[in-house]
Amino acid sequence: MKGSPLKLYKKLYRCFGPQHWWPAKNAFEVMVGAILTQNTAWANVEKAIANLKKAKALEARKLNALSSKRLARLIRPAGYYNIKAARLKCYLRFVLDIYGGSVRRMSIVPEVTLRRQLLSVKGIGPETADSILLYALNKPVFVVDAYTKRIFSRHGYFDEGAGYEEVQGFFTRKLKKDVKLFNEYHALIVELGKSFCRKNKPRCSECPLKDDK
DNA sequence: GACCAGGCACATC
DNA sequence: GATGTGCATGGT
Repeated sequence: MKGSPLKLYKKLYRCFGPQHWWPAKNAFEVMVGAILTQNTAWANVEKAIANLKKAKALEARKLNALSSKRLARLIRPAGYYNIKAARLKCYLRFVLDIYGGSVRRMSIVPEVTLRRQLLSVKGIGPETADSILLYALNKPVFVVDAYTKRIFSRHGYFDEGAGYEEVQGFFTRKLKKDVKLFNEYHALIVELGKSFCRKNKPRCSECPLKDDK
């Protein structure tokens, strides 16, 4: 018998403790980080964010005022810098055009509406959209990433090829819609993944979820 | 030197 | 609808 998502959460929390996500100073920084961390180690994102801070450009209008070339140069350590510069530009245009760059105005929009809007921005997929909703805007949305799929499919909770919404549904169906819970849960999954579930280095013998439940 | 990381869009079948 | 590929740096 497999453990419920809540039991698994408690087990992870006991094992790793609070993760204090998202490691950023404010909501806008979370949004930028969410785009920069796409398929990229967080340590590299930190360097890119430090560059933006140093350039005093970590604010919607200032960031948007940078040329694509200069922006790409600043975020270079995060990898995929040309693509990510373009994605940031698209996102900034969205935030400035629709919300005048106001995080507060964004946060009062119903999450379903906002999610649809975010997904319509080029470069914002489901994980990035949900990360922004949860970690920047405090909406109770469960974030699914590669680790989530890998870990829980390896443990037999769903098929390895399961789609994003399917995996998300597995967690949201059985958990209380709670921002703090979703925040901590996803962060714990990432921590577990980094420690025990790398792509080609299965260390499942030591994995805390080994005996399920 | 190979492999991997807190994805996504686009082409092709 | 599923599957493959390009995008790129920096740590292990």
